[in-house]
Amino acid sequence: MAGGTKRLPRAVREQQMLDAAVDVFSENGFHDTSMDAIATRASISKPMLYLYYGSKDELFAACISREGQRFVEALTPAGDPALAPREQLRVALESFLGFVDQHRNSWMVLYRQALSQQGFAGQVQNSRDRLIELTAHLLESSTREPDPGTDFTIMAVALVGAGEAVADRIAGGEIDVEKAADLLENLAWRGLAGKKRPDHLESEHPETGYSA
Amino acid sequence: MAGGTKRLPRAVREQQMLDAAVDVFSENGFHDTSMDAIATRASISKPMLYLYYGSKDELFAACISREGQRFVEALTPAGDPALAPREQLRVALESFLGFVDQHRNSWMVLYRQALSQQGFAGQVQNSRDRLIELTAHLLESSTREPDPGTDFTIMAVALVGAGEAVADRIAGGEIDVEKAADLLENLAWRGLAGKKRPDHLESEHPETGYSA
Amino acid sequence: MAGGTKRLPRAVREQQMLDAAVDVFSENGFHDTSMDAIATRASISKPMLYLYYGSKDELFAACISREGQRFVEALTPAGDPALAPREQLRVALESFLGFVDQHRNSWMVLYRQALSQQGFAGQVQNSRDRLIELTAHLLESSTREPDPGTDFTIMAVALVGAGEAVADRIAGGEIDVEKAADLLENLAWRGLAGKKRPDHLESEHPETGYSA
Amino acid sequence: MAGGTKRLPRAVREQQMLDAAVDVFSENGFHDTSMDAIATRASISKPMLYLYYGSKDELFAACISREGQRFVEALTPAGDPALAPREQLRVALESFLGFVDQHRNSWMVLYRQALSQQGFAGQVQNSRDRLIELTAHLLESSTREPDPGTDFTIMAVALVGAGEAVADRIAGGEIDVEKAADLLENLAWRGLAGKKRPDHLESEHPETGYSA
DNA sequence: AATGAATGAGCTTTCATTCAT
DNA sequence: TATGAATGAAAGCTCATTCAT
Repeated sequence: MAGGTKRLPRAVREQQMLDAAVDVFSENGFHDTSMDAIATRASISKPMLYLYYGSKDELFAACISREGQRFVEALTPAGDPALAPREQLRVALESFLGFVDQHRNSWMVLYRQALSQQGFAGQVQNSRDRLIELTAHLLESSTREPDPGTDFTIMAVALVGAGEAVADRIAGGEIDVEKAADLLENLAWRGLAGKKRPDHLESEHPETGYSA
Repeated sequence: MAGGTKRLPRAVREQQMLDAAVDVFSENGFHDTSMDAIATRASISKPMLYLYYGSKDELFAACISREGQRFVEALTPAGDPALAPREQLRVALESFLGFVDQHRNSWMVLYRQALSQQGFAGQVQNSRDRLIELTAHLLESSTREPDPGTDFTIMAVALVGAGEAVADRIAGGEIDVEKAADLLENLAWRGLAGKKRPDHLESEHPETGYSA
Repeated sequence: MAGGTKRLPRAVREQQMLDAAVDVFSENGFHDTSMDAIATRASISKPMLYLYYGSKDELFAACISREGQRFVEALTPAGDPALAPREQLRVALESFLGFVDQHRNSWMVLYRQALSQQGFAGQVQNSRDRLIELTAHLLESSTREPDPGTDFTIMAVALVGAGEAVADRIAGGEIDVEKAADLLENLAWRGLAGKKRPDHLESEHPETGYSA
Repeated sequence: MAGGTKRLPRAVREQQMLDAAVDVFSENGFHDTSMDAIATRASISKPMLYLYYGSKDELFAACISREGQRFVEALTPAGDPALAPREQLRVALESFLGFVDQHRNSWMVLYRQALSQQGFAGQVQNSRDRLIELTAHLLESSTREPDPGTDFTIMAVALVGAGEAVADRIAGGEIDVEKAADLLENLAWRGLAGKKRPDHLESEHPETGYSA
């Protein structure tokens, strides 16, 4: 009777189910996860899943939604306007990487499952887009005299891509958060803020774009 | 009946099937692609697929293999040792991004499908790892007096991650190759080659690590 | 819809399925029996078969197991040690032949299907071997002064073979149980217990064994 | 090029194919044998099989037919009217068991495959029936003063059944022909020729028939 | 509120069989 | 004569989903 036939309040049951679902989805992937497996993991019966969530797709969407929200919440501290841009960047990086480090299942479900799943990618792309926007804003506000045509969004796309790649290594336990944050901070702070095609100049004085 | 019922030599049919398979896999994903759909797309019968490739898994593996090979071939020009590191980098970036631009299906199958498919990720990860190693080597060889503790591999991970993120935008038709190559070149050339935590120093002379 | 869509307790459904399976297997043979055919015969859907028995092989094994058990149970009375060997033999024969007479499907599935099916023959051969051993023992215990080199096992093999051949005729409705039991009793009681090569003697009086 | 593309006379090809077919059928059973396997074994192409035999069923029938004929031929010496009944029996037994011993594949295909194959059993049953008739005739002709109601056919059925069971052991290499022939000769000569229900007598002296 | 029982629909895979050369 | 190329048809199996209690 692990879990038994207790009557639980709806909110509790919902979380219990989502917890199980996120676990199994992150372990086996969306398609290789059966509703049976989730029900078993949650110690409830299959019809309960359908009663609460309607379908496998909706259940997965609920997972994405909850984990995405947690993800965004984890990044909130970075938005503190009292901090200098560079501090904000550092906080954002540590928040992001720390979240991945401590919620590997969330990360797997959100990024490695949802993004590759026809029909769910868009939903995740929203969270991702907000992260990219945030990053673009940070880059812009910390750049003095930006080159007129600078496209901070695409820079943010690249930076976030780098961040995700590094996050995968963190989720895999291959590197630690501090080291990763250092690397990305450097990358953001120096590599992205420069002019876009300043070959003739920067090859000689590449630092002019960002140094004091 | 586009294609008809002609008898084709084995080699031709093989390519015809792979073409169809790559198309459909890239459109619908591995799991949501049925062998029927591939057979229909290739204008052949399902048993032919099994006769030539044995199973869905093996067919998918064959797709990965062919596209992966093409991918590697596209990057070959970058290995020219006659070029200066920076030139090699530029060529590599343009080759890579150009390939993605002109073979969006290959990119989708290789990266967005294979990497997320349990059992195939490893196969692709190998190619990816080689790309990372190559990048790390490039970074190292273009850095004078590198900081002793510098981990070029993780830098390469980040850079490749950035490249993949940008490549996705190219595959999505959102940006063009030139712009993306500029961005990544800058990123690689300046952002990654410095010391890892040189705040106090490099913010003043960030160029010492790489400029003449 | 003979049977309808009622909800039945597990144990009942199990028997219902096995009944249908034994019927269809005995009619068409293992390979020419489809799971669809069994499901239809049992008035249920195919997934139920898989839910309860896992696979076609396991379903067939379950048939063998149940019918084999019934078969063994039918022979139990013969083991009564209070009976003289000859009585035991008579009871065994009548039990055996009576069972075949009244459970022709069981007989067909067990002997004509299972024994010829690679992978299941062994399972049945075990029961058969036990029957042979039992017969050998019976023969030995009812023989006074057995010839030293007498191989009772091979005798039992022959006798059981004769019994099976006769049983086939009973299952085919060609002869009746009494007649068959008489024949086999005679065969066992007189034909098998003698010396193996008594040429010189019996070739002259071959009739002494049976004539008045 | 084992076999190559030689033009062979029809008769030779036919035997070549049948040899291969009998081999593979006896190894894997009818259903688990594919036309591909037979073609490969015969070193020819599949369409040749169809050209010569029309269908898998017809090919199998041809196997049964050829092997059955050989089987019957092997028994021919036993019909020599110059021999005494007992000699005829001995010859028949040795012919039969010797054939099985030296043509195990034939035996397997004819008895263990064909008999259990819906649609072919009848065809084999013919050969078998002739064997049974022959046996019945031998029994009858060697019995003096047969009991009026004696059914020699069912006796022959039992005896042939015993012979087949013993033959299986020979095919399995468990016993040798001589020993088996001795046993069956004894069985036929003494066990089957008597009255069918001689209870009152033999229950008192059951051993008189065989003890010294 | 909760679940054991049940199924429609679809997928991968395998042949026996035939065509076109 | 001989075969590489091709397929129609069907089988085993799974799963998301629902009904009846």
